[in-house]
Amino acid sequence: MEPKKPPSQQPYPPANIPAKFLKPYDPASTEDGIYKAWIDSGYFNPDNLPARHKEPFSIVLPPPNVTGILHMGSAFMIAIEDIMVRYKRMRGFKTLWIPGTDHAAIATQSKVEGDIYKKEGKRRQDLGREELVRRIEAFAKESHDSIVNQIRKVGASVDWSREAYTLDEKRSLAVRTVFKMMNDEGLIYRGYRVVNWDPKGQTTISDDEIVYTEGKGKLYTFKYSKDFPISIATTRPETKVGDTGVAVHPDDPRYQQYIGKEFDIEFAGEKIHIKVVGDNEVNPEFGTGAVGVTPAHSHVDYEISQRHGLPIVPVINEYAKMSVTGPMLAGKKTTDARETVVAWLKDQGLLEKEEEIPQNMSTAERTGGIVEPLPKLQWFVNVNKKIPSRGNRSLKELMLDAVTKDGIKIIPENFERVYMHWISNLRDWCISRQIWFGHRVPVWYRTDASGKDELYCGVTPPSGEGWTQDEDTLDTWFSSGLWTFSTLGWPEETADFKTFHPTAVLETGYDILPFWVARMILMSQYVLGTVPFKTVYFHGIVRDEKGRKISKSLGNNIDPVDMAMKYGADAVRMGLIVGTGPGSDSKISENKIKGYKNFANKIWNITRFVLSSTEGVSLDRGFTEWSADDAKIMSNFSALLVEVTKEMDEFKYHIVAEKLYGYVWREFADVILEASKKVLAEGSDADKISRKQLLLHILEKSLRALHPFAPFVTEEIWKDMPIADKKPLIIEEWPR
RNA sequence: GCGCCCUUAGCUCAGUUGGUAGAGCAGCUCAUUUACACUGAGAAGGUCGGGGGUUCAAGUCCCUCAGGGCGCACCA
Repeated sequence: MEPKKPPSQQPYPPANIPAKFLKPYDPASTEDGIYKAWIDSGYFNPDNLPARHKEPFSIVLPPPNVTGILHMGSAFMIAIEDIMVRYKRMRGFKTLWIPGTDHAAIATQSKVEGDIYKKEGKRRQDLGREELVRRIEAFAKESHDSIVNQIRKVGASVDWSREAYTLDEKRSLAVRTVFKMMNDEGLIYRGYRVVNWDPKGQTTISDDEIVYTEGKGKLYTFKYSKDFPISIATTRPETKVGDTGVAVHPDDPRYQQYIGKEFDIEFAGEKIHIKVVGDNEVNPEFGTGAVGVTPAHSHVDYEISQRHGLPIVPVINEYAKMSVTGPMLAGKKTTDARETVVAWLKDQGLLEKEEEIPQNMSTAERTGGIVEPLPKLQWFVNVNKKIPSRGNRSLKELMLDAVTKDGIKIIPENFERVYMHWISNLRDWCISRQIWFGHRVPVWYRTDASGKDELYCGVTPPSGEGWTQDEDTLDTWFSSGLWTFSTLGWPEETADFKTFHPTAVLETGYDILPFWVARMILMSQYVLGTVPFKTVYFHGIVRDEKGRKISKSLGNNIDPVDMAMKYGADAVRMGLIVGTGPGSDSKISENKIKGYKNFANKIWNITRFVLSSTEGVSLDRGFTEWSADDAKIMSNFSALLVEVTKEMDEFKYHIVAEKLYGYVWREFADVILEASKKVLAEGSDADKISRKQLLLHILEKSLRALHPFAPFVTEEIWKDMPIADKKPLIIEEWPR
């Protein structure tokens, strides 16, 4: 591009203007080089920071799942965290931001299984455990590499030398160590209980991994047999062959007389034995006021059965098929069995009523399979057991105390109540999964010579012959719950662990509060007796410009890396940050990002003007000879810096970004620069000297203040600033 | 059922100790070899969802109603 000649007689461009400023700012040709320079400088690693960086400030990157690629939400998260870290680094903290990835057990395995089935028509059993895990690891590796590139692209100043993976050796050791601790203290138990079974993924899942979808169901009212005195209602007639009791309210006058009576019945070709029990949980107002109790296939019924000693009779298997033996139902899918049972009821004249009711369907978050409650032998974490070594408090209480007594601050505040509400509903946590990708349960079994069963739980396998390890793997959140300290080398007493734990801030999406945030608190409170972090900062969901969730099926994904290539990472970051406070959802559009590309270019052009107006002058940090106008401008600007510094400390990044944007463009460029043209042409020598220093000072401080938000363009300009004692901008001081 | 959030200019949203309503984008009028068209200047645009209360003063605090979003639980 041909440099344009201004109307003045001055040669243009002045000799001191580096050629790069004669073209518009081009992020694509700049950013990768800048990132590499940061890496080479070593400043992402706190050990390499200059001596002024003393007080530690640490955060962990919520590890992305190795299931694919990053989306706008991850870019948003990285942008916020990078702002925190760069700000604190400039403020002189010894900053550590640890990156890593999450193996995301079920999510990753079901993704790879799906791909293999599509391409080769093979299922996991066809491949075997070893081969499947090998394939998943290969996929995870590839996915990891592209995620790392994406994190770099957004400009994250993470310390790559400390990168961690939930399934690597150190983190696995931490997992086994904690499992043993909990097991030895009786917090982990193995029990035969009704769990959430995902027939599609062929594994149990936790309560939090269930997604409820609204649908319609039919409520059938009927009697087991002509002789049975009580009518019951159900939406799942096929499970009734597993009934072992009927529960009524103990005070219900209609049924009181039957409590304690037992009946043998032939139902849909199966022999069932029913005992009538009185239970306070039964609502006499609902349906007939009597509940057919199916202990094996309902969480609530299981609990009733435990209170009254009713036997558990499973009638559905892991493939959601009937496991009974009678000719009418044996081997049928539950849905077919339902029709069969209903037809049989009608035929026998037992069906009294059939009505449509709204009904939620439970589906597995990752596979979409319809969740079937099944009784299974599984591993659980007891959240209610009092722990002597922790002041006789239960895990639940430890989790509550973290926020109410131990000072974890949640931003925005209202999520404190959400957290409390979640904990109050918490049940024992089922941690075993019947999948192959993940941390194998560190328990071994054998039967000794005398025929006695032995069980061994340990960090390393037991010595001796004949041991076999538990087949199951652990819930992925068990390992990510340890993230704040496993990443710092725990259980080893590392210097990192001593310096950087508890971490300062945990920044993450509010949608994983129960999954992850609560579990990190649980683990750290229990294992270390400290909080895992002092502050929790929640961001919201990034939506498309119409406010819809970004999803594959809508095809409304905006890829952050594409956007960064097109408009620059700085523009993507600014576009995500401005106007989005903590906890609130945001809308992103290409147009918004484009607007901030213009901003980067504006700073670029401001620099061109300032440099060409101050030829031969260097920034004088001790300059005091301000003209009256300039003194005023400097003092206004200082006031702004005081203001935004306070807001940075209050996590109001969206406000700061907007204010700096407004000042630089609407005040510095539109007003101050314009007025400078006159001063520099017609002012006194003293005024000119003052004004040149003013331009340099404001530009210099603006670059410093903007650096956390737009690190690339500011660092690129910084290289050419006429400042004698310059350090790389990344470790310069925050302006004041 | 329990709980959380939102409702401010056409659109997207700021507005945290209560003190004369803000920004960006879009639209309108104008400028144009300018540091920058990835531009500038200007004007226009709001009974801050409705109602009530506290107060000298309410977008902001309290109550209530309406609409929208979401989480958890229940779902015989």
